[in-house]
Amino acid sequence: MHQDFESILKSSGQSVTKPRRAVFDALTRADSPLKNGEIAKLTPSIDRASVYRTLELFAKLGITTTTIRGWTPFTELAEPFKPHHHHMICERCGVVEEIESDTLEDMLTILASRHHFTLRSHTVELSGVCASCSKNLPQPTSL
Amino acid sequence: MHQDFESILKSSGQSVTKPRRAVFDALTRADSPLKNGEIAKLTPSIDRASVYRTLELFAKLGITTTTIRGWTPFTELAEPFKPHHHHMICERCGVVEEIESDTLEDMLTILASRHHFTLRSHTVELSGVCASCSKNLPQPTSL
DNA sequence: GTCCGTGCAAAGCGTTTGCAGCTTA
DNA sequence: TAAGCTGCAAACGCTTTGCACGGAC
Repeated sequence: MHQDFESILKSSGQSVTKPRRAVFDALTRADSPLKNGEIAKLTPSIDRASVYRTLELFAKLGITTTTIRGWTPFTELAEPFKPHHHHMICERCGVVEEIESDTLEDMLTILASRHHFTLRSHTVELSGVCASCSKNLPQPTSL
Repeated sequence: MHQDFESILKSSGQSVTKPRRAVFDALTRADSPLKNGEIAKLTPSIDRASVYRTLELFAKLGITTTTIRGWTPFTELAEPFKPHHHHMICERCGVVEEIESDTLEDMLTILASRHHFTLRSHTVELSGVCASCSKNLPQPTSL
């Protein structure tokens, strides 16, 4: 795992450094997407600026993917460090489930090629109400 | 169109005000998602704070949807003010094409129900290389 | 006439940047 | 050893908040 991570850095002409290892480790231990600030807190020995520079680099290299909730970006590891997946979020209780579907992936590739694009990455975020919430609150509040 | 917009506000117990009309108009005129700052610039007579409060309200009411590029949120009108669609972005030249597919929509609903979720909203963002860019630069640069 | 929403101004954060010194390759 | 990366610290810009006034219903 770490070997792959370091290989990616090296093959892009980038150095393997303490901050980069620390951020990668923090993302590896996390079981859900993290805010920038959360990543910084998990790597207290690393300067904030380095965390940001590292996250920017990881995004460029495709090591991580970024999604948004509200107006806040969340980062998590991408393939091959984490199985490719998407998110299904309950808007009532906030629970996040991971979703995967080869059929979906195939369809996205086809959709892209219809537009004469070569698909390189994508995000799919679903939002709704989970089973237990819709059972407990059958009448949704308007706001 | 505006009538629908004002109906949504009223039926949620919200007032129809000058800032809300101005932000809605700016979004209506835009042909692509806008950054918060861009919306503020398009509504110079409205205080920034009101623009932010309005955008937050619109998101809650489902009048707008938000996507992210890099770490920057972009807002655009949602249904019924704009046909439901997704984005296909060229990572070389930045061109954005709108994508729609009923089959995709159906599949997402099915996927959600497999996880016992009632799907209420979703975003799909595709990123890749458009036809003209892949013709001009057949060998992608590593960074 | 009430209540909600706005404008104003200030504070609060998250993010970015310049630079000298250290680490990596 | 040379180039790249980090830490530090300051600056920057976006976003949020409190409050008194004004507008919507």
